[in-house]
Amino acid sequence: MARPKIHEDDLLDRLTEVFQAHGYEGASLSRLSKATGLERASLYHRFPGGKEEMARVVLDRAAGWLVRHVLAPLREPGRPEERVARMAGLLGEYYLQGRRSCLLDTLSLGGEDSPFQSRVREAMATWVEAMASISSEAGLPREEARRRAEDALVQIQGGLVVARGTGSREAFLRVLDDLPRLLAGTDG
Amino acid sequence: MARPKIHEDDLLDRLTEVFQAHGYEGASLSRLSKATGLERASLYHRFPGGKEEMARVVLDRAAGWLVRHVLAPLREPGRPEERVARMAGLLGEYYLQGRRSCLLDTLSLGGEDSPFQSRVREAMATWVEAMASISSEAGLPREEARRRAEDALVQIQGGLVVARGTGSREAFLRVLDDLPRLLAGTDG
DNA sequence: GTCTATAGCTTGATAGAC
DNA sequence: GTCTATCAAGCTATAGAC
Repeated sequence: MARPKIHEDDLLDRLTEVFQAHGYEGASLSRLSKATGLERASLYHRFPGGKEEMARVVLDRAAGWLVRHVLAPLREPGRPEERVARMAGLLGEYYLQGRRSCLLDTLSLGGEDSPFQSRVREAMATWVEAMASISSEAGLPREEARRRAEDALVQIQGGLVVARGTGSREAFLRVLDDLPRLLAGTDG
Repeated sequence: MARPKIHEDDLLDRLTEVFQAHGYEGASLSRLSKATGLERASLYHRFPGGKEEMARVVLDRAAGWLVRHVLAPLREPGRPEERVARMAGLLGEYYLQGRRSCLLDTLSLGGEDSPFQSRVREAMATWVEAMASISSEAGLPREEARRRAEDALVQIQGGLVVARGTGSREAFLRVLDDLPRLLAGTDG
């Protein structure tokens, strides 16, 4: 732990990118090694649990990011609409305006047998609840707030899939722009 | 070609399911063999190009389905809203109400180097154009019709991702129910 | 903490019997 | 047209030097 923290963070960033781009099965140790500059054995030294542990750590880290940047705005000052806009801006940065995929998408392949299913489920639930809270605080009835939060997650995820599939990030950016209205607006 | 056509169709159905559930890299020949009941070598007899050809055929077949069930309603009788509802119903069946993932999602991992990138892009473009046409026919200005069609694709794909991730298909079904209003409504 | 070397298994793919 | 047997290459993972 005498190592500079930036080192560890950089490493996790690189690993994250590979899992985002290729999913779990596509993230071979060769790719992970190449992306990090560390040999396979060095990766095993840091992650004795191997590839599965890497994905777990990377996913938990992303979930932590989510809590810090999506849940946090709840306790910050400002109108709900402004806070949602801030969240949208941070999401845009995180996903590089749609150039990166979401781990909750790429690590959820394989269905029931996936070792990450429960983690993905929890992360999505947390995300939805946080957005539902903002929406509720904005004055919307509980049920509608929750519905809108689910729709928001649907649109974010769909925007990323469409961006990856078409190469055009336009629709994803429109989703982000529209988030304040969707979650906190009274006309939508 | 003396074989009953049902055989070939069944085979392609099974292959499709594996690619939907596991993506390209996760669809190992073991899984494809197990799912079809054919040994590896038999699969190679039918698909000399191997796994990549299997995915290509499966993807082209899905694109064909799309043309027949999404483009076709354009030329059928009925109000645009009704025809969109019919498309939504067919999509619900195709994706088993959200229990199945979309090939355009699962085969688009890997980014630029993916051998299916152009196919996925074309399929998504076709899909959007078809929906934009219905929307335009419903009386919406060209630009808005196209925007709504893109949003529709975003919501369909997002609904499937969220269904896979959360295990709850509620949000996806809501997307389908809402499609007629989104594409042909004057209030959304 | 990183490396080289290697083990053992699974992968995608082929040859040839039936 | 399907199979068994087999191949080389890639995979995940480990051992041990430095």
